[in-house]
Amino acid sequence: MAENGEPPPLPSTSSASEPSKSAAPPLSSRPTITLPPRSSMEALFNGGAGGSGGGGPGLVGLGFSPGPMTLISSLFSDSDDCRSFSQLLAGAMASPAAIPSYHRPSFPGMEDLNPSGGDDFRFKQNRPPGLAINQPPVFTIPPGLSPAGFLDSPGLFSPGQGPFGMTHQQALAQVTAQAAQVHSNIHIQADYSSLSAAPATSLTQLPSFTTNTTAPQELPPLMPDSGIVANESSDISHSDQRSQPSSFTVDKPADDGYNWRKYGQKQVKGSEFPRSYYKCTHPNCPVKKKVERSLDGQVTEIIYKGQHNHQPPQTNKRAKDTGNANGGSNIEENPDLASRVRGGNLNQLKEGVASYSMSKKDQESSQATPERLSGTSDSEEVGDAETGVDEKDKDEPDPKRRSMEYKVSEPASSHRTVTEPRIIVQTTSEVDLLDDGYRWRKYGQKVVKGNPYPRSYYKCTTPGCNVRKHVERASTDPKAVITTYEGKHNHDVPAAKTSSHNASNSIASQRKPDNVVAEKHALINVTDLRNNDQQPIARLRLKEEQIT
DNA sequence: TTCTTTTGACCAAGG
DNA sequence: CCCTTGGTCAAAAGA
Repeated sequence: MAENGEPPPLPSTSSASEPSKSAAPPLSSRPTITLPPRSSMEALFNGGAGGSGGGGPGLVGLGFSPGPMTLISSLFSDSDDCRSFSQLLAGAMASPAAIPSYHRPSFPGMEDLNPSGGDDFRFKQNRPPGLAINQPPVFTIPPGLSPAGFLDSPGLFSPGQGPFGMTHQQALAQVTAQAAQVHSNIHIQADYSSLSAAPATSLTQLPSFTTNTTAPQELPPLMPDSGIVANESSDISHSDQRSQPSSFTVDKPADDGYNWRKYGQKQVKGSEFPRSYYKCTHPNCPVKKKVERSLDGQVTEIIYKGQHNHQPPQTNKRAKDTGNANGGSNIEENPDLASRVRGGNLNQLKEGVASYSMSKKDQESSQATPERLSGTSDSEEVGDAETGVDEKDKDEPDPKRRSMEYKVSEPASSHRTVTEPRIIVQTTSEVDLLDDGYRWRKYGQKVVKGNPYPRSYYKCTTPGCNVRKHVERASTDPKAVITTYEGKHNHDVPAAKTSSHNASNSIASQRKPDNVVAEKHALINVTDLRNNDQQPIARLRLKEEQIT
């Protein structure tokens, strides 16, 4: 097992990396949205700009509530700035501040994100109760887009720097950051900051999106890995969306901008799905990733391990490859992203080791019951806590491997549904950050190596509800806060404390898991508070759900 | 011809 | 020490 050290056998550039090229598997129940490599993302962000999606089906794709799309579209639509999603991301990444780092409690990874801008912010999160209500606008990344993809995305990891060291969290953070930037670019920021109320534009269309307040909108998850292509919906119109799903294959694990060679596959116990092992084909690059996919080819989980010691190949080929055909790639493929991402703080993640995995299981469910992205009113403390409590362990999956790998939200044993990992990016204001409509009790806090800021652990105060959430600030940017939710609320959102709540509540209600199915999902919220304005930057959300 | 994928076997760690 | 499981190797096959 020379994992780390192994010199990558094949320096192949070909993008083939992504594993299964299987033709588009029939998406069973779950609508998959494929992302046309870049376009898709663009579409997302461009929103209507594109018109019917140039090539891609709308992200929203099947099953997704239009909301997200609209949201996004609204967000980005106006500004040309919003290019491709990837670009957006890249942009975000680029901005130093933007990158929030997220660590799992135990996760060693991120070290340094310097708190560049964070000073002011540190946990401003305390959002005013009233504000809390508002849910931050959310972009959800369609199922097709796996967080992993983001993570992987070359951009995300800076080559030289420690690229890979990023944890998925980081990746997510970056993504979110970018999104946030996009936002800002779009001018949305202005709106937000000044208008706490939602930006009118977005609001109308996107309730959720509306500035902080509205419920988060979810975009169809894009799964890079899965190869799913996000449908581009230039317009948010659904028409596009539905179009492609079927055709896209989820085959590719994830096009993250790097080239991978499959070196093994194994049936994993406890999982009905086979696990594939990939190595980065770049010489001497120790990075590996494990991809689990469902029978239908959808990626259920991706685990990255190690750090790339090189820059992601930014070959055009990727684009080619991924193109609609596989759809694969997505964000990752964009060189832009990669490069930009790199620029991002990611570098700082020295950790290299960190790996992250995402599961998509939840996608469907998530769609159906997206959890509340909004933060809870109470918990806001996030920022404060700084003591170090280690309770995280609870959450940690497998201690043994932890050092090497990081999984987000993966419940160890639970079965995985085939759902794809989904990432939701929400832009939120600081205020929103913590308020998700539920009530939380802080039960722990810990300082993570490399991160000057402690992370805090919260439990849902509702009796019988085991949902927990972890809140941490990116070391790099204090303003950036990442919230990870684990578990599924088995109850409704408590009565809103504030009027503003409505939005969130409504959302929550919508999302709320009807069933109390055991679910474990991780929600990552990244908020970039850099701006004094407190503009919401973005919130990423990973969610895994287990469907029994 | 080159590179990737497939797949059975091997190895190590843990119980 | 044996069994199980996860991870990797490497030959064969395929593109």
